[in-house]
Amino acid sequence: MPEPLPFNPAEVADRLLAWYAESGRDLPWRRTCDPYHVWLSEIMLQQTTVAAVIPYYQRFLASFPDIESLAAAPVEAVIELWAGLGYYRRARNLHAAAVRLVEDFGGVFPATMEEVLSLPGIGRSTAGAILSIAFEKSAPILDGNVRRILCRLFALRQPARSSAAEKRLWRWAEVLTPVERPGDYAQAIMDLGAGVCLPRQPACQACPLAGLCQALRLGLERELPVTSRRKPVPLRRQVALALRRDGALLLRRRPLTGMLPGLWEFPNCEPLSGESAEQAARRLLTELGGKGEVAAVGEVRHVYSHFRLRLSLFVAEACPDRRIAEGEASVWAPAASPEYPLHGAHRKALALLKDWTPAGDSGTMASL
DNA sequence: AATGCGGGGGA
DNA sequence: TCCCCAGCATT
Repeated sequence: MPEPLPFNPAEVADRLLAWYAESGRDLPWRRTCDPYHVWLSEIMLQQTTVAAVIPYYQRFLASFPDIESLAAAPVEAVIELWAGLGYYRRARNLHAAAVRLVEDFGGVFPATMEEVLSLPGIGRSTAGAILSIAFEKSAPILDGNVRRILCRLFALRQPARSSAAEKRLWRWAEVLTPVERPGDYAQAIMDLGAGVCLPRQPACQACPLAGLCQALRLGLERELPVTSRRKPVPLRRQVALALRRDGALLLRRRPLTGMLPGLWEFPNCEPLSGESAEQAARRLLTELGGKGEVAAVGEVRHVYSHFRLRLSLFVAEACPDRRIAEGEASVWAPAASPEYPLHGAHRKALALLKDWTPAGDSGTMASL
């Protein structure tokens, strides 16, 4: 028994499509319906804002203009282009999916829900976005923006992430997705969430759905969606060492498996119990075969999904008469070499180092 | 400092 | 069905 709706569902699509024609954004991936472009943009946009994605999207397509070139590339080259965007599993899934597209689908992006869903990194919502935008198939999406809009439109008082709520939300998303112009509808509802139906300050006076919105009618638009409190994330401390030699810095490469795969960073460690940050930095220096003093540069704060990081950066000169191991995972690099992409926290550390002037010395680091 | 977001994979 | 995951913009 379908639950009764508080309004005619066709009304929602009509209003949204009219609004989108006036107020929709002009974005690079909207100038095409190439499924590869749509897919790439949807993956990049997961957990990431439009402004951050645009330069990455353009650089990515310049390097990998089609599925074949992406599939043929080594996964490290893909990670390199992703460096700084975060959630690197997305890049690995993207590459793995491209390989499968070439192997199993002749390099042609499939157009059925079952096939699209079978690709790594694509779940129900992303599949719906690709099918509607690239193939004009009426497939629902339920990303964060749409979830917030539907919670308000239907005045859903259940916790929005509960499985009961998810079922109802998907059902509503299906009912509202039109048969005509599902691609424009998908873009329209995502735009509405990004620009009007905002999490804290919904701009209801500018909303084409205001006349239908049950939360607004009940004065609940700022209370919904109902979210559960997030548990506090732990703080971790680490120490990193910028070891200099002839204007170059020692960088190490992380393994290709696990966290931040294949990205570069300064040698680093966690202080042992009872050890100060400076003692840990000296220990790092010794382990690397250097000697002499370390100087404190400063502290970087970085937030990850599940912990906060406080990174203390030290700098030291490499001793010229000692050989410091250089190998595949360890290199002397001029600062900011694009071929040695640093992950986020260590990008911040490098920025700190560039701005830093050692006491009693002027401008040495400016050459970095 | 708190909040919000997508999806896969394993327990 | 839950938990976990090496970001970042916004407020």
